[in-house]
Amino acid sequence: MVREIAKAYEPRQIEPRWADFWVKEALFKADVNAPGPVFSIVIPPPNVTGSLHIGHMLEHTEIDILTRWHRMREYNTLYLPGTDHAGISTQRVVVKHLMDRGIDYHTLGREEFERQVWKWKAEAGSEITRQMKGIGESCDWSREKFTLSPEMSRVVREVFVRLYEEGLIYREKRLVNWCPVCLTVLSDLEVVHEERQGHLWYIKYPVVGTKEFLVVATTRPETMLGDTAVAVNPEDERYTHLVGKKALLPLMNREIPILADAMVDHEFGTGAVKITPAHDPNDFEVGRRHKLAEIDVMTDDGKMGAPAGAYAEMDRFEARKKIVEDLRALGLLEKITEHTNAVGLCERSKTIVEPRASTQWFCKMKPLAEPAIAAVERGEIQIVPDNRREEYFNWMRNIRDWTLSRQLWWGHRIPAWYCKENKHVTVAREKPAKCATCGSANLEQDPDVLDTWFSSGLWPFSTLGWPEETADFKKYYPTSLLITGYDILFFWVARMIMMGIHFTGKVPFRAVYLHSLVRTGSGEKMSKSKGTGLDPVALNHQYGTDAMRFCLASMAAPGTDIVLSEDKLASARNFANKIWNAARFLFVNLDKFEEGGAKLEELATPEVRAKAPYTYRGDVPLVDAWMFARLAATIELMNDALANYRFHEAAQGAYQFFWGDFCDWHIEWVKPELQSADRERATVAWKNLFAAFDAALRLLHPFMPFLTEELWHQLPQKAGAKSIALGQFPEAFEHWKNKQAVCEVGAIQEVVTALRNIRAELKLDPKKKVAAEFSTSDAGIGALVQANRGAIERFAVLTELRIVPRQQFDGKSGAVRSTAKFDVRVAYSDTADATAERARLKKEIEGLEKAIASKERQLGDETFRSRAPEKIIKGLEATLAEQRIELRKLKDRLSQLEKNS
RNA sequence: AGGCCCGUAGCUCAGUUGGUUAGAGCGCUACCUUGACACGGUAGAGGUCUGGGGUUCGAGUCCCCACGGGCCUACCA
Repeated sequence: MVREIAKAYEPRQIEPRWADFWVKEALFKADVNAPGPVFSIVIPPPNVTGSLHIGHMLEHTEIDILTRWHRMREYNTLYLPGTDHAGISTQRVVVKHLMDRGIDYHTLGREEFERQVWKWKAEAGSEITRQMKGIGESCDWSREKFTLSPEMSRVVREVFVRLYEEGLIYREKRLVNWCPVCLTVLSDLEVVHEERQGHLWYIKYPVVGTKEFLVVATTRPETMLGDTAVAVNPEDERYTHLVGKKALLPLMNREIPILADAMVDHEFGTGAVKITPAHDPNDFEVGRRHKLAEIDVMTDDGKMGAPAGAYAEMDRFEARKKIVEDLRALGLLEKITEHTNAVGLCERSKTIVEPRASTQWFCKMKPLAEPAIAAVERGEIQIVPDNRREEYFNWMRNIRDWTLSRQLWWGHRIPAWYCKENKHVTVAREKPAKCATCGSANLEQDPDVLDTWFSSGLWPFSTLGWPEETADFKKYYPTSLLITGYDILFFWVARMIMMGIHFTGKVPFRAVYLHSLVRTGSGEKMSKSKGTGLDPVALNHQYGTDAMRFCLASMAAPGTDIVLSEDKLASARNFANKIWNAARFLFVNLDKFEEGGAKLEELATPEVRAKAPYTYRGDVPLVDAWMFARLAATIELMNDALANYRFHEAAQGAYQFFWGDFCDWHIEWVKPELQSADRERATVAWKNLFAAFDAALRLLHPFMPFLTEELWHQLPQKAGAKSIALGQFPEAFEHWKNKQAVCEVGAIQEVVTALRNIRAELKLDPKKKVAAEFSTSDAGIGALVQANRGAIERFAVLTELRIVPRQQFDGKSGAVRSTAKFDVRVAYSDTADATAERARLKKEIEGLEKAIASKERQLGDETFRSRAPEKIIKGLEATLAEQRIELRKLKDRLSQLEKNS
């Protein structure tokens, strides 16, 4: 049978086929009744309106690698997918979309707007999940969830009501962060701080009944319109005589008290502070202590409001300029100094956030945080890399209450109703018939929705059916692992831990792996909005999804950000191509072999492969034994690396094995065997080769699912076996391990490399066969080389490798390479470049002499001998002995060359 | 202000408890279109680990200081 296999790997030909196949066959549907230990993982739900960016690509690659790896090791595996309703971003997207069509969303009204968003979701909201399928994520799509589905909403209401009943959720007027563009309050975490060069304006407040002025310094002069006091430190003697008097607030001509409060720092500014309780967190506290009025001088959209008097309707920054001008005109501006301070920006709109006093819903965090801290302290949740633990503790120990409400239409509406008569609050799971306090039937639901992260915080258990004790919940909760970016450690991870423990009594996951961020060449975080992102979908198309996955994995060292470039992708694609061509080699040559009557079904069925390695005349051929030993070592390395989230190590191990061992040495070595006239010899070679290849495919599958699936289907498989993904991850069998074979092949590789090195030095035509001599004082190596002479002759392109006794080894002519254990020589009559050879020898001698000297010094040191472990000393001594032999040979050689010239 | 991380070959990065001449990929040099693969093969050059001090028999690895870069947390008006 002649197999068709393309000359180069063409991912576009095969990826869509397998992506469809995996979904259609529902291959990754979890079964609660399946045996085996459980591995469950929930996806960090991406924004439903979003599309796959490079950060997702990394995150999802890591999740899928671990998922597939566990599944292949026969865990009962669940990878639960889903999306997030992403309140603010989604609302912004749809608002803009409507605006593009000339529609102001306000005019639609709340219900119609929500309908529009659901419509938008139905049209555009499956983009990301479609892309996830395209990159081969092995999710259980039958369990896909959406944070705003009726099912999830029920859980959100349940949690809200319980927290309210426990007194952990409350509604209060407090100082909050207001975004004048998004028109909503934000939590502290949604405010990003940026150092900016600003000013300190020193303003003179006349003291009533005196000719004195009290000078205050401020960074935001426009807030003075809302001042209701001036404060000084009670211990500040400069001002004690003024405490109790009144100041006349300039521009407003309002008399405000001068009071003493310990919060004031006499070092800063003038030591006197204007107090604006409605616009500054500190001032708010002072205001509460002294029962001051809270005057909000702004409007929701960042303009000055009616209480700002003459400045009403001005933009807040225009008002600032105008106020400064007016103060200067009145002679009340003492001075202006440069001042850098960290301004708070809205994470999404990047506008300056306005601190305002406002009535909102809050969640008390301290009682929730304590058990969450303890769980991590006790190691019930492992945080990887562990230096993030400190960040977690630090934040959790200083946690502040969480502003839950958002002035949006898209999200989980707060389940609180107010009676119109008395404004009593009724919090309930479903719309109540009457006010819980006064019985009024005239109820209105709170218009606000909950912070999106509130529903995300419930994700690990809400998706598994909580509060019901469903089969899924019982089987898959707590989940095994969470993989997400460290940038949302507080936003999301910490909150899930708190909510999970509080409501289920168990941690939501056993471990958190915080992956790196992907950066651009210039070190910035890749961002679509800045146009600095690489588009993974386009790159997958160009290089292949397997290449992308492998590339990201091979760079994903814990705790290190990734700088991705097309160079690296190309290198990963080359690897995919290498695998493809190794397969091509197998099948093309098998066609020839089959002409002699053999069949793939006799050489490579699963049953045949399972019994490898095969022997020839009683022994496993050396290179085959070596191959399986290398396989076993690689499997152990990969298992260990993946168990510790060291994706890069696992990927590099697979790379080194497949390319460096399997292709460069094993395939090359057995080429003649495969077509040997000795059918038995050939059959053994083929069987071992296929068994190793099959194991290699399974080893690579978690990283490169498409390519390996495609090639796996070309090998005979068990009846009914649908996918390599459901096959077994290779096992490092004890009988595969073989130290001796590893040593022996290593020695032969050294001999071959030495001979090739000579050839390159002599600039011999790669096809020109030459004669060579080999000599050793080690009988073991002598026998080994003798037994594998054919292979060496082929690898080094020799007419003949003569093995000669040491006394007869001609070190005087031709080109020589020596190690401590052996010498090789290529007879070569033309004048070699003796100058270059001498330079090379000198350099090597120099290096060796340095190494020898440092070892002699160490070994001669009595303190070293008494304190260093025996193993180290023995090792040093052995190496030293070898290096001395090598040095002597090099020196002999050099002096001969010098004599000849 | 507090905390964390990084500085290793031209580039991007590995280097697990301190231990024998510090590794990889890309790039570079030379030779080679050989029947799996030029998205390839073979051989090779290239770093003393930012600088300084210390601990130790021994430091890229631990400690201190400096310089350079990045990140997080924080209500100094």
